[in-house]
Amino acid sequence: MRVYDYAISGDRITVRVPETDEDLRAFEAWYRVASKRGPIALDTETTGLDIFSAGYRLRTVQFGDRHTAWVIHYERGGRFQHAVRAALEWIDELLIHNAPFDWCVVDRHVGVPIERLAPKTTDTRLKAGLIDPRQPQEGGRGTGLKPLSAWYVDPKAPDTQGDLTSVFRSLGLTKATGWAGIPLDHPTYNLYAGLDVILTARLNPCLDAELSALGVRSKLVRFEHEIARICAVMQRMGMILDTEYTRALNDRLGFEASHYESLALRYGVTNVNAPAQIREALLGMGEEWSKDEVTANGALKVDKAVLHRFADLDFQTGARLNLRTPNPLAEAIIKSKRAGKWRSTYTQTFLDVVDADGRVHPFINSMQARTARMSVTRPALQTLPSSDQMIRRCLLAEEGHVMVSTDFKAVELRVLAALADVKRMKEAIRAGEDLHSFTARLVFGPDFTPKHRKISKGIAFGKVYGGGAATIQRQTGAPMEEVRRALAAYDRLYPEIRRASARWQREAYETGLVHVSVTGRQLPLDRDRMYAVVNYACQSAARDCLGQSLLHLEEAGLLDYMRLPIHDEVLCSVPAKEATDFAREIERCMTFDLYGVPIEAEAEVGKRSWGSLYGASE
DNA sequence: CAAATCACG
DNA sequence: ACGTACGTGATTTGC
Repeated sequence: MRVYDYAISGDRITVRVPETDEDLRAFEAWYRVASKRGPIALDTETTGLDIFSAGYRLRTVQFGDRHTAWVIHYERGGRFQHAVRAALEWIDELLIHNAPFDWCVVDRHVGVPIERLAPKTTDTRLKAGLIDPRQPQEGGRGTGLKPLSAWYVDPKAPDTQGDLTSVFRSLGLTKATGWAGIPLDHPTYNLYAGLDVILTARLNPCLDAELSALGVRSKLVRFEHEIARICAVMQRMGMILDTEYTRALNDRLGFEASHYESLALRYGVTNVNAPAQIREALLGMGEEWSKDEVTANGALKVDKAVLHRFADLDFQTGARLNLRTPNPLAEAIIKSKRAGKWRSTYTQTFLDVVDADGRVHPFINSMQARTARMSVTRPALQTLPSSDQMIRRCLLAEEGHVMVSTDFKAVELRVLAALADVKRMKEAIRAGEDLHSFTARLVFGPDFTPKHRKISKGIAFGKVYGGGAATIQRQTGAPMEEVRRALAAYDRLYPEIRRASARWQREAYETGLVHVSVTGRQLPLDRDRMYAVVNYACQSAARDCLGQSLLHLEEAGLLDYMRLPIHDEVLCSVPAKEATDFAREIERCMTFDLYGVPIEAEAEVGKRSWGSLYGASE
């Protein structure tokens, strides 16, 4: 047995790396005793992030408590794998930092399913996120094991991931090849693998102490663990990629990008992604910029909006405006950039991450944003273009299934009505009125126009997001005077919104600039953006409505059909023959009462591809 | 690593 | 006193 000694917070700790049968028996003897004293921390080291791709390897599985870590070389096979399985069966309380990753790894490569692991798991990353959801860039401590350990456990705790990348370099490996290429026996690799579980074990009681000091309800902690498990199951399931269509589209986009690149080259632009070059070329052609078309650093903007103006094209539809002579360079850059971007960000990524069975398995981070909103990465399926079906067409429902997309109806506004107890808004929602038309009628009278409805909608968004008259004017294009008048009328109509904003801000000053949400979530505010509290309260409560719906959907036996959460929407793949019945059932699971305000959802039944729900379908 | 850009809710 | 658009991920350039 290899043994490494180290010190954490002045305590002597030991990392053990079993080599023989006898060593493995010692491991078994250890966890049988240690697991009676408390939870056992678990971690894995693998060849990378492509859990579901061919050639992916699980290298080590680590177990540990506050003083001892065991690094089991799973990659060696045979008795090592057997030892890991036996330990996972025996131990009844696991601590994992970022459990969904290790759940998926263990499910796929050890064969112990998420359903068995999740009920006995506590995720220290989730707990940390409930204490402070901010990323380090936002003034938070972050939710990585390194920053949390440095804060709670030992300021001198090593950066086990970061330090290893310099070890990789010394071995002639890179960040990308290091995890797969480092020899299994490398001392630093084993020591750091062991330290991770010891740090996790030491972190947990500190997080518990802080959660209880803050009064975060244990019910909320359990709620998040349930949501994380459901999202992990969705990740494991993944979605079918139409590889044939995706390859053809990938080629077509590549061809299109280079075609328009060569057009741009005629005007001296050698790189369509270099703003400085485009700026110079367009200036040389005599184009002029308005005052507000500058970047934060004062440079002339060459973004999509400016290029569309030069090209005499509508920003939204891309249609000819006939307002001026189209600038051919602007048009070539628009087309080349779009094709290149859609290729690299979407189709190429799909082809890069697809597994051997033709499925993509996006990482669903169930509690990512500072409002606890979810995020989806590798690939970022929450941000696929929705203007037409081109990209979403790459993803398919199961064989014999169709896609069903079910959206909440104006959920953030309804949540605002519920949280701020906005009387007239609640009445209108309960009466089944279209909220924006309702507002327009009361503000502009019974003869209100679609333009008036648009202003009302802009103000509703402005209220939730914290924007002012200038922003609403920019977004709606309505005359400033009309916007001001509507804003004043809006405040008279729904006075509770301003009052709630003031109250929440005042309360936050008393609790150290933290807004405690309706579900008991800690939402830290920025001192110079206190007005954002309205948005944080609404966005996070709306996210919790989505989370609650995911639990309802699972209770209704629909988890196998669920594919992706998208903020106010759940995408499902359901049998084509019973699609409308499934749609009704999904709607039912996403419908409930929030303080007297109905939260409602509307399902749309598509065809086999996700794209069928967008733009013109074939 | 910051800035710019563009995709989404 | 007044007014402030909110939250993400990914790619690329250029220092």
